[in-house]
Amino acid sequence: MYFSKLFGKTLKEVPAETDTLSHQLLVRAGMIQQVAAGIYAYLPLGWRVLRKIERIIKEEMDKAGGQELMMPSLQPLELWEQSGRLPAFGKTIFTVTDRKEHILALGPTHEEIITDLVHRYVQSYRDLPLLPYQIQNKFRDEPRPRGGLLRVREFIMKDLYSFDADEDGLETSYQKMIQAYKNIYARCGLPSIMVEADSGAIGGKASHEFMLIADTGEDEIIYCSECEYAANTEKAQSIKPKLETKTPLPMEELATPNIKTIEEVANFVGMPRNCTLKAVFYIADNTPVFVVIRGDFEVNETKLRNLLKCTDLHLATELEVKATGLVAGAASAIGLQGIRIVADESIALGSNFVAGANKPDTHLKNVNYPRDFKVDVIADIATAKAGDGCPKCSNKLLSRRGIEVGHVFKLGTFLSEKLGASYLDREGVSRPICMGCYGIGLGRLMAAAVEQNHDAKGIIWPLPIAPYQVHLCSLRSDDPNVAETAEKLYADLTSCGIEVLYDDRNESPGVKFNDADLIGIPLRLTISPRTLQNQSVEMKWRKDRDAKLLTLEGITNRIKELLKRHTD
RNA sequence: CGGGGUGUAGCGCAGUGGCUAGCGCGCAUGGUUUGGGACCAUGAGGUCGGUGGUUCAAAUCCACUCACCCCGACCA
Repeated sequence: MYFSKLFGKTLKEVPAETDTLSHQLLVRAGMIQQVAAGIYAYLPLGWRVLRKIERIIKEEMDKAGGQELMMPSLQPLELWEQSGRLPAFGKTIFTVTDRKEHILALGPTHEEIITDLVHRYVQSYRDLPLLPYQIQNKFRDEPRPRGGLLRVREFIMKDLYSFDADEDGLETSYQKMIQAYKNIYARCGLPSIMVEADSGAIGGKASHEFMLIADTGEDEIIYCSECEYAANTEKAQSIKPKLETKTPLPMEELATPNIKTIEEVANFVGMPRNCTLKAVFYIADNTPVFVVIRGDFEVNETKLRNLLKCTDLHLATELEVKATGLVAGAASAIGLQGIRIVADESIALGSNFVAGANKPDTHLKNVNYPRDFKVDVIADIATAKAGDGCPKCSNKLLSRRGIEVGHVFKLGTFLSEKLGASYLDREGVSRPICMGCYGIGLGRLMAAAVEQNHDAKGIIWPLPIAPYQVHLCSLRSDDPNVAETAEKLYADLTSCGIEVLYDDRNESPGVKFNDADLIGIPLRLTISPRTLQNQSVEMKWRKDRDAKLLTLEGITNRIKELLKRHTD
């Protein structure tokens, strides 16, 4: 490709309204362009990256037994009503109305459609297992699109669905997919880790996410310093530090004027936060819930939502708190009635706590569970944090940030039961098909790759997903000698099957090199009057600082070899 | 949806009631330059997000509205 003919331009300045690094770099490099909030166009350079990712994904899916097909984006809403997942997806489903005033959904995911398809074609255990997949645009009306390609409303997703006779079959398919996913990220040149995850609106039992490690990631990963345990904080469990048990003392009232937050309470009584009990009010599907947790922990809303089996969960607003008659800043479970009380198990890991007295400006000392108050449910609803104990081996947990670039779910049979996808087993008994689903967001993977691989000058693409393999620069392209040699090299490399972006513009060296650094093609070749003096080409890896000279003689084959070595 | 912010040329920005709206980058033409974002000259490019109002006069003041960005609840 001639740079001079490329659709897309590099930008010197950081576009306003881009806050995320990958977004800035992808826009500046002329790879993507925003069309509306969470809606993007891919320009030729960006699209090439995406197609490379796509190819790797397809190869791994096919290798794992996947079969590519294509389903429609327009989906009858009736199928969603049948599956019962409409409430869970709620407003994130885009809908369109046809001329007959019939409402259709723009597919946010395809479990409903594929299950409906499968039920028409699968009647016997002999038809299983099946691993159909597609790569297609998905539509989700996210509450807040953000971070460039990291969270958008229309995105390209690879979605594969597994259909097996039973749990064992599902386990086999699940493991196959996990291996395929590991292969995909490795082949893209992107180090990833797999973590335990919550299954959210998709539903189902077990689920794992694949994370690219990046400081800018919006997910927090909790992992063990010693064993293999790793989980998204949404899901992570931990052994909470237990405090020394003291003899329970009699409860005492304590005047605490204008002392409201846990921080203030702890400072006021001169004790650490873990000697206090924190009260948090939630509204779960329109019902108030009172949550108690030890002061040094945070409520994990995902765990709480799962425990309460509710779809909507939010912190109570000031108005909603007032309506319950609770005293904000001094509330506690002691003597509390008429509201559901949910506690984290941490309230039992300590004694003589300081808690609210349900009276303004008053707290209670020496509160002990279960002596002084009762709860309706006690469970693990705390956010695990670095420093806690590993649930598997009790060693110290650590944390780091990551970007979710893939998610796999064991769905089980709840969807196939709802949608009537069943088969006859060997004994002629009808059974629901056991399902799994497996997704990768291609655009997010591309953005995450940039978050993970860049420097102050621009992007540094891993070779397997770079838009081109070689960036060829000619300096003084008005010099016929330079132009001819560069043209010939471009033609030779291209005819060898090497992908070359040839910067044929007659620009100054600074302009060309800065553009090359910004775009981030892994290997840069430069031809100039200076290199031609000794019949050579300058070669520089994007990730390296220094360049070296190679003689022109037999250059094509040597570059080919070099690229091959770096791809394998 | 709650909180904060921004809309002026392709991009980044300036312009607090006054006459013809400006700067840098980019773009076009010509010339001089050329190993890390060169320079000179000339030039093209604007319904100042939209609607309504106040005023002799509005990019500027007021109201409404739309769009986009950021922080929180959701996800590939």
